[in-house]
Amino acid sequence: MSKPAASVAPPGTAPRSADDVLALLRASGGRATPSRRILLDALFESEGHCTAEELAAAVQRRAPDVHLSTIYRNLEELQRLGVIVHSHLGHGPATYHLASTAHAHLICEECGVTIEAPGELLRGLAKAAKEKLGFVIDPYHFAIQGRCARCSS
Amino acid sequence: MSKPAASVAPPGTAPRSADDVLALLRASGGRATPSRRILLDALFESEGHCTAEELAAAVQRRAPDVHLSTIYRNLEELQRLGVIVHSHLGHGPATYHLASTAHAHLICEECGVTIEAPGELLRGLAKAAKEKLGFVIDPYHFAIQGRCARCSS
DNA sequence: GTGCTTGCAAACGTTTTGCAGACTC
DNA sequence: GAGTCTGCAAAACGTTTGCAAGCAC
Repeated sequence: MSKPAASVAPPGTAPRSADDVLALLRASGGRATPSRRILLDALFESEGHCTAEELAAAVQRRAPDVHLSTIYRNLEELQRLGVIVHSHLGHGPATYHLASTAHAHLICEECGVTIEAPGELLRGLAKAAKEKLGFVIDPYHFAIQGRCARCSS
Repeated sequence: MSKPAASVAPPGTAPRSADDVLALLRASGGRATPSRRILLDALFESEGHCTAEELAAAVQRRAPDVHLSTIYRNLEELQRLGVIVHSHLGHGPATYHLASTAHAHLICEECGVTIEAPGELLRGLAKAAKEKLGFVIDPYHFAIQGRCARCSS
């Protein structure tokens, strides 16, 4: 089971740049290292949906010696701080993105296309689960599977 | 991407016993072997939610030499025939059960409890996804994550 | 100088695969 | 006898961990 984040950025405090996050990191007793700065740059520049491997490749373009395990360790630390989240879009590797851009996904099991779910789509489900079962759904962590319009016809 | 099943049992034709499935298997050019019969017995006797490892243990109680890789190969074949499905309840191994008993799951990310989702809970989401996006959701393959009543309070 | 962070190598757990022999039909 | 299925060993995959050296503060 995932441990609750040690500290989650309160709403309205979302860091807007790599420097913001490095400051946050230092404030929590961590160090601002080159590999962290470059990873953060990659995250802020990306469109989201990056796998650890893709982020490693992006970082290694600028600093070839940064090891994949360092990427994983830093991604974990950034999650602990609430700066980023990861999602499972199906089989295969997890994808990481800034927490501020989190959104639900629909994945076609046939062609693999990823559709960003409009917020309203999940709202009804979230409400019903909360009222009937007291269950608070987290629609971001795992994608919703199915068949897209093209594949289901 | 998962290949479409070569042949899915049409509604109303769901096999009711290991023998039914072995007949189906033979009809599609396969063989009725001891390891397959025992695996099917285990599936029909189980409550569902069995991992490959658990099924292997159940089979090996009766036939100690059946290898885990044989279990995986047979589970794959049974999925191709539409007899069973697998679900991902979160991190960790997939679980397998008869297709006829498929149902959606809610998983608590904190305590790990598994709740079987009432059918009506998903119906609204399925309808909205179909109408707005043409997307046919498959709520069985991946569980819906969140926090149960106890952990979210 | 304290102690957090890194590179490396090796392990992890789940699942898949290549192969030669054994079995079903 | 043709062709499917099996056990075994080994690999694949994404991810985590132990360790000693290196760096930020």
